[in-house]
Amino acid sequence: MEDVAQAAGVSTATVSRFLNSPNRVAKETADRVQRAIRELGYRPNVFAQGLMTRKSHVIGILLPDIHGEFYSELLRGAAAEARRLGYHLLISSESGDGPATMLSSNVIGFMAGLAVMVTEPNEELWQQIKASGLPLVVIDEAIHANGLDRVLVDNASGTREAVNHLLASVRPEDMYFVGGPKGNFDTTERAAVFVQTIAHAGWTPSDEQVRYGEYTVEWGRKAAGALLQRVASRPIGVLAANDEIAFGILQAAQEAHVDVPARLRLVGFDDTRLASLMRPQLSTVRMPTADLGAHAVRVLIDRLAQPQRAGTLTTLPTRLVVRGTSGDPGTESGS
Amino acid sequence: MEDVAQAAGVSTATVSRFLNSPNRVAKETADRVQRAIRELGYRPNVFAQGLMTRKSHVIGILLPDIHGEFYSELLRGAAAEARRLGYHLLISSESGDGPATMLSSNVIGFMAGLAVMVTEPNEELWQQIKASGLPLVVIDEAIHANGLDRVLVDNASGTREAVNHLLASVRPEDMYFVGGPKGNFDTTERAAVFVQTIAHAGWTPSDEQVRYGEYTVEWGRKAAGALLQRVASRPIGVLAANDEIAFGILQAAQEAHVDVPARLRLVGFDDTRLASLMRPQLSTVRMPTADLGAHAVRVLIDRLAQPQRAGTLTTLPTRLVVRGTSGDPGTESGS
DNA sequence: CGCAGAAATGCAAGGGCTTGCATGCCGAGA
DNA sequence: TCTCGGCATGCAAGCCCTTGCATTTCTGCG
Repeated sequence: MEDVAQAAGVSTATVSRFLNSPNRVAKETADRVQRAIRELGYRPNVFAQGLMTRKSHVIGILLPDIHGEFYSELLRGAAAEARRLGYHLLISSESGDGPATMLSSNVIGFMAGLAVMVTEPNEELWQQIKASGLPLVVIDEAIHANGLDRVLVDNASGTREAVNHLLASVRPEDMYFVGGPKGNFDTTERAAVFVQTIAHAGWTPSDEQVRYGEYTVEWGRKAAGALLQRVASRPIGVLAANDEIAFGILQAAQEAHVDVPARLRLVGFDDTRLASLMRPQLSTVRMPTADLGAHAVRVLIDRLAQPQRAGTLTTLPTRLVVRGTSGDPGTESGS
Repeated sequence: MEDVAQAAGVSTATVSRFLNSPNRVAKETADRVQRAIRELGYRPNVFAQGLMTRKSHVIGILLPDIHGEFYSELLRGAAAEARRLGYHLLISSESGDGPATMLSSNVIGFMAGLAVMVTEPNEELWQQIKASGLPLVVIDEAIHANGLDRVLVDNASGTREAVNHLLASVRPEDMYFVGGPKGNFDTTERAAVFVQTIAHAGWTPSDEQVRYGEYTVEWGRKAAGALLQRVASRPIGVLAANDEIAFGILQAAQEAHVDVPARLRLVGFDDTRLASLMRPQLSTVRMPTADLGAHAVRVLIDRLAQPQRAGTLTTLPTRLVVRGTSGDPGTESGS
């Protein structure tokens, strides 16, 4: 920097000002500095900058996992938005590390803030996160504290839409929900709305009608075993808590020669690529996955500038995408 | 830090030494410092540290995209390995940014090194990368320079294996290769070995037998259109340049009621999750995707410690995984 | 032509840490 | 008892910037 200053015939202060508030330096001087910088290939030292300003353009993102359609899409949305706003992402996932290697390491010192998503409620991890003292935004989970910014997905709207859609051709007593892990935030919300919507249609779902497992194809196949036995003269309706599960159910049904959608009407959740890859294509509730990541980042960055606004709650809409597995709307013959 | 020093009754120099070379401080003193640190919740300031040492435990990873099975798996492998070695990953993708926002931004100042993968040969980007002056490792691409560390996948072994496997039940003149983008490194390598292996079997493939397109399901479907017309009394063999393409081909075949594997024998590439999801399950060449990421990170970190060793070339093996689409080995009836 | 106020720039003090060198202490060998 | 090497520790410089304050230069107006 000193060299640049010298080359431009100014002091380092002016160079610094040129970099940080160009309007505070005379145009003519600015040009000289500009040129000197270019010619010398000068790059300010981020460490020194950070040391002075206590700021950085790096934000951390902590996810349960990096892998899989959902997280990678989330990450993509987050990365794109961060980049757009001049920030960069430092990633960390729960799995593979002990819960939070990132948090206990010094890198958190680089971060201006942290976007967090953890699937399982994990008090210890959560304590660590809070202890970091970093500005936080929480993605799609139950945690709830004063002044905490959160970004959620409106599970209710999509679930309700899906259930009602199914109810158009399936009796309430023939409806099933195949969930992910019991206790998981999304599964819990979706199950609740499922039950509530069925109840609204005049039927109280039995425990049989709401099942919990995992977010996997395997669980879908397994759950399908029980379900397929219920298929009789009347078609059954199944809402899966994600597309993976739905895919497992579809495969199992096809292997058992149970026609989908004629005898089993299926709706998934998330609208991952898998949904349009399978045949028939999966009706599913679209999650604004990339938006979720993007929003989280946006809120976080906004919070860095405006700490006093903390406590925001953003809810992103979901909506049903009707495709082949829930019955061609034109062919539906009522219940 | 000063507070810690005071609390422990030592100088800041001792605290620093305790942190960086614990063996240079008396055990008894160490304990006091340790306690003081814990009680005060002291965390060294990374900026100040970086300013002094010119080091950081952050490495950048630049990928063509974050999305999709392949990249997210690569990223996962890289992140896990980085974490294991006490490093953290700063991500950036070509798509969504202008080519290299990351490179032109100051964050590169945080990074100790950079792992790079770019699909399309892109001279301008590559210049920028080199200009960063960062230690580099190149993942799976053609770029080739003196003293550059590279991590590659041994396309040849897997391709050869796959082609020979298909040749066991398909005549060389009935073999087809459906590639990704012409010019893409992997596609080029695989196509070359495909041609070579067929040639070795005594037949020179026509241009018809080697086609280029994209790494997408859609391209697979489209390519299948032409292919399916070739299916006659004898089965044809198809090697797709990735599983996506293979999936498209399989779907198109099924829709056209061309039995797979009886009349079309199909092998994909990458062994993504998609491969075992489809029915019949896809025979495919397994890529050590996560390993690729992990290795890149390992080499890079090794290089930080041992710059003089630069110029390494690591080749990770691929191998054929035989599943349903290439004919049940037990059922194969020769050509 | 002189002066006040604004604009442009320079000066220098840190920001929190690491590390070469100096100091003080100890035990061991003479 | 004296000297000397080695260990543990302290001192203070310096890493490269930013920024409040001081200084200089310029502008416009009386």
